Amino acid sequence: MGDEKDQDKESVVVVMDTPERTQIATPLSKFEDSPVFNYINSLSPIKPVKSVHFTQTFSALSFASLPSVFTSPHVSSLKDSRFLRRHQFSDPSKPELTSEDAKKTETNEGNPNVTQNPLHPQTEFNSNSVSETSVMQSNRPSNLESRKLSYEAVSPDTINTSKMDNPSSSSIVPFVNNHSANDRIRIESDIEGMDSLHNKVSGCDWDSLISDASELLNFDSPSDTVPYKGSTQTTLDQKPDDKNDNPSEKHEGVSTSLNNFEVGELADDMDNEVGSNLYRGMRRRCLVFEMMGSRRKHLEDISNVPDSSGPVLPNDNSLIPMRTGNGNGNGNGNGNESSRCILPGIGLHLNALASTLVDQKVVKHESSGSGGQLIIAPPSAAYNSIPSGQELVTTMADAPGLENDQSGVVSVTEDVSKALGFVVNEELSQSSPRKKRRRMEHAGETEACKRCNCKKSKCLKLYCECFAAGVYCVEPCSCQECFNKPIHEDTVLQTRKQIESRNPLAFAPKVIKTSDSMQEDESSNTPASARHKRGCNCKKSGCLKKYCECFQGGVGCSINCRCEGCKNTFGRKDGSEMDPEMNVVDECEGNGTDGRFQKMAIHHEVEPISATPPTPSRFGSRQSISMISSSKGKPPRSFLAIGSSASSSQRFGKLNPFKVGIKTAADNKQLQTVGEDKIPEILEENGSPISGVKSCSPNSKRVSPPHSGLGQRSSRKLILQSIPSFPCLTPNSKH
DNA sequence: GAGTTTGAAACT
DNA sequence: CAGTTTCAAACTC
Repeated sequence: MGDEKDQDKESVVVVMDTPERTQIATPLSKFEDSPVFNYINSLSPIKPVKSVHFTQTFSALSFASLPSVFTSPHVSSLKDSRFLRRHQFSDPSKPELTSEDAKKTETNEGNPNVTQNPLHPQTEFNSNSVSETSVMQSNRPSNLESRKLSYEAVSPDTINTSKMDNPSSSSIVPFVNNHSANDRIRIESDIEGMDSLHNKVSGCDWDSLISDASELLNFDSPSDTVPYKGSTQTTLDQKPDDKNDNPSEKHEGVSTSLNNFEVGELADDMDNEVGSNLYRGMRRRCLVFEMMGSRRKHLEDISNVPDSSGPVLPNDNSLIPMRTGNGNGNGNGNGNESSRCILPGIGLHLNALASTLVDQKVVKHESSGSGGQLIIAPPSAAYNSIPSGQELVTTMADAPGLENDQSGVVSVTEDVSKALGFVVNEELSQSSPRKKRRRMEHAGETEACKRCNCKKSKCLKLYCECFAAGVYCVEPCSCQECFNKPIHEDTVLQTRKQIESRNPLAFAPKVIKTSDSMQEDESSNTPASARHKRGCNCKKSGCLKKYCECFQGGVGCSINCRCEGCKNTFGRKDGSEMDPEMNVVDECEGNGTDGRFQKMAIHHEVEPISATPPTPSRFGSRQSISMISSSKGKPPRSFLAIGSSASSSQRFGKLNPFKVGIKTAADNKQLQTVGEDKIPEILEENGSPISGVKSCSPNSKRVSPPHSGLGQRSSRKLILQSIPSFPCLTPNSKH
């Protein structure tokens, strides 16, 4: 093992030397903590600032505290949490996993090299980081690098280069509790997602990205691909079945790669030799990740043929597709949605994350009832409370039910997470049946990706939800003369800077959960912990409609609010809080908006259920998610962009609790039962309306958060951090 | 889908 | 800081 690993490391090291490495490093945020990571960063002169393009969201660029690219400030903060979560996660996940899966997971843990989530570099990192931390530190660098590469590979460039098998997709699969059938499905979904991604990518500024990526791809893919295949063939135990039609060769490679990942891990444990091969494959796979997309295209055809059992697909989609796009197309609008979202977000950034998150949620539910459920809830919560995707990511990782894949995705999507949060929030926020339906129709678009309809702002003002959320506008957007696109990255960044200069918190999450509040909340259980940074100024809506940002964010009004006739069910400005649940019920009964809340409440209950096993129905998961984030549609925006970075730290704290809850709630049912308690906690942490609902104590809300208002509040120490994060973004813009 | 309402964002 | 305008989402029909 050691020898092979060492070799792998070396190879990885080489990669590191490549300028690309820097980019990769950023995604590694988790690793950042590790000395190795630092060392690598120091070594690499190159900073993949723009390379980050991957992420459509500028947040990633601008925010990336690290090398600009991936490094969303969140990531760094998340790192710790991730590790913790991962460790925790690993344990729970194993039990859930089948014997094979368990083996895989174990191997993964044991082998840092193996990147389970090639698709999502971050996730990979997360997984790796976890494994590494637990297992071997020495390997970290290599893993990281490989992961980075893989991540980059994901970029459109990789797609073009897609010569490699898509280990990434495969990797993703492994994480999830995979059955051969599932893997197939996943692959297919992935492929589809890739296609969509490609398309979207083409739309985006991918040219630059591609150039960068091509280098990376070339760089990584060649070595990786070859070894990988070999490993796959040898190792493919689980699912060689993936289809071996020639056309499917790629497909096979992908599926095999996926299998390999799992197998590889196992093999590592089992056999060093095999493991070594696998590792190589894994690393490369990661790199190949981009390739996945291209392959996926090819595979799509194939995959479609092989099958994709309906039910399974969702899971697959959830895993990766989400990000990339759709995963699958399974049809459901999900596929479309995801694709849409993904495409824009391909970059991985916010949009991608958002989509992925949503998908993940769904997937998780599908894949593992317990894990999925938990995960789902957290993300939504994260969105609500915190803009940063990190929380979501971390939560994802934490969720035991979630498999590495998901976690990986999450991690990757940290930036994306923001976007996801948006999406989720939107979905949730859409609570209004009509819009929800509409959006649902549009699909994941709205959910995964925010959509805007700007006509005069050019999507360069906060009027634009996409821009405000720190994400680039995507296909689904109906905006006119949109400048909020990767092509106009410079403009976007400049504009952001200007806006931030005016208002440093402009891109910060609108709804902030004070870490304090979290703690306080625990005792009080008040959703109040989360509040709108600025407060609302409603005069006619009574803070009972989404016009009210507080309401939209699912948080109660606070002292900061200047609203008139506040009737915010989540908490009135005067301090009298309605019982969130009660309010929800009332509203539901009375108002359409209430309907949202009803859904929310219902979803809470439902989500856990749906989460249970692998119900393919995303809607269930989405709804649940939406419920969580329902009110938060807008907040997510901030999350993605700035907030994510800034709030990440907060998210951490929150995440942890969430994780705990999730873990404890291993069973979806548990979640349900626990639901109120745990979920609320999560929500509270997240600031999700749900939490508010659950938590009755209005006082807590009013007390802790309100005054400071936003980031201003001291309680939101994390928030403050987040604020700085924004600046980071600006730097990126500089790049 | 068009039109209205609403309140945040932007501007003065 | 306050007032006004602009803007796009939310909402209604």
